[in-house]
Amino acid sequence: MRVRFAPSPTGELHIGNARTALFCWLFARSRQGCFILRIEDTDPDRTGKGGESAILEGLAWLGLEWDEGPDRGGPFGPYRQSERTALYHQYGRQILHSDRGYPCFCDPEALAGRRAEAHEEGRTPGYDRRCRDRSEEERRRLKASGEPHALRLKTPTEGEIVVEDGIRGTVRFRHDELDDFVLVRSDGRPTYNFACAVDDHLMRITHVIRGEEHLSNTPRQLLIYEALGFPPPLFAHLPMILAPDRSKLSKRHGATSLQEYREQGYVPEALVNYLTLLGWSHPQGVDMFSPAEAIAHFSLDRVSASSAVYDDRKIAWLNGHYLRALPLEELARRAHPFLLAAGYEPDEGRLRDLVATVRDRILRLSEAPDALAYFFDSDFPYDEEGLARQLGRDGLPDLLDACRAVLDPIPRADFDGATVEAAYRGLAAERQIRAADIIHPTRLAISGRTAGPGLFDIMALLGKEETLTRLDRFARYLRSVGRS
RNA sequence: GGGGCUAUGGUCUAGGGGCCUAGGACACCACCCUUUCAAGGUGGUAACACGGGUUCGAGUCCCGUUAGCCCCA
Repeated sequence: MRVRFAPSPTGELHIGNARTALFCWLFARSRQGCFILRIEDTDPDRTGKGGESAILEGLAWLGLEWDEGPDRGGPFGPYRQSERTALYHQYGRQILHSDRGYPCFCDPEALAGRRAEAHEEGRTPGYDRRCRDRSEEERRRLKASGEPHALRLKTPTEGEIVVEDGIRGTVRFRHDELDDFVLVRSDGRPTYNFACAVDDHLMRITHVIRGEEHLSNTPRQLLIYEALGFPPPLFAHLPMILAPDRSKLSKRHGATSLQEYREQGYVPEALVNYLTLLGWSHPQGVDMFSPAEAIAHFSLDRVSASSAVYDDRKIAWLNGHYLRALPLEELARRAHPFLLAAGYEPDEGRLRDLVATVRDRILRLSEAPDALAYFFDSDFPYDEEGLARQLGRDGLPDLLDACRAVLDPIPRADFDGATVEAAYRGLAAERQIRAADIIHPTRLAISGRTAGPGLFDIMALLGKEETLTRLDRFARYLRSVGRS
């Protein structure tokens, strides 16, 4: 069993393509099959700079290792279509010799004109087959005169072709809906359908699993298989992934490439899990699972046929879940580059402790720098609402002094969460006030915020000196604005 | 314009004739926990696009309509 993923090297791995790759991979692995990567780079418009490496890196990041591909070779290479031109020409000649196709000398521009005309008159805009019945002699003469020509397939004019789709069942297309489409362009480049059919056959692909946008191409490819005498593979067309407004997912909807998700701090575990859920469901209704678990249960008949809307909130939630499940060391390691990018340079041990305080509070790694900002930078503003609330309290500066006084005797080495908490609760009891009455102003004083990790954890992590400094600074600030 | 695919709460989905007073997850709301915010726990609001058939019985099968998407481009 051999399954292939055949992207164009556009310079990014689109989230929809990543999902296609994932399903191909899940299917192949679930059946002990081969997962093959082929680069469809015959169209210069769809070939971006560094396009191929973005694809390879994206797949590798997701953990979808392939068995054959452009970078690692394999028995049925080459794995880039641009390196297979001779093959397409060879099979083009076979089509010609077996009289299943013919050279077309029509000028592409004239053809476009005729197509537009047909469209305006409300006729089917297919090719009018005017080169189909030229005599052998005429063809020789035109070729001899150097007239450029494309290769077209002779499609039957009657009957129908049936696609047995692994997800949608039987789909029928009438032959007269298909025109004599081009296989090889006059400049020698194969069309998508032709290259695809030739390659899938030569690479011994048994299952073609791809996006639904290719369902309408399938009858054409089937016709090519027939003309060449190739046994066709099994087809399965995956549902599309749509934007929240049910339109095609595009840049204006936010992130569309895997790289962008990576930069936003999504972890591959979450992406793989989420993408698997987009169109497939676990037989037991489980919605959080490892790739191994998905492989164990994967099958095409649990793949939905209807398109799915991409939901940012659900993947964010899943990402948060995976973040929390990561061992602290690992989480710290993954958060590190995001902190560096923000200009923070924590050492390893400290980062571990810092990350521990925010891992329940972030959904993406990119949120870590902001969540931890006050640990790295003491120059922060006080949250406006929080400040307004504290400003309304009498005697706050003195109370902060009392806090300071109760912390001061604690030796620096003993300045841990439990000790600090005991001191604070002791103070609250002594003054007969709620602990919250000193906790809230202290939080504002040392972090500038009203929300965040447990206060005593923050204090311990900040250390005795910094905590006292910030407490003093806040008391001074309050007095400077006229509070006492 | 033609052809194709699809249609269960806001979103992802379970469901493949009676097990459905339609289940789960995200989101949302409430409560609990709690120094705050989260996380976690408990509970709740919310759906079979519409119209015809088939059948004793339809979310499930068939046809049509509508809508969305794809292909021809």
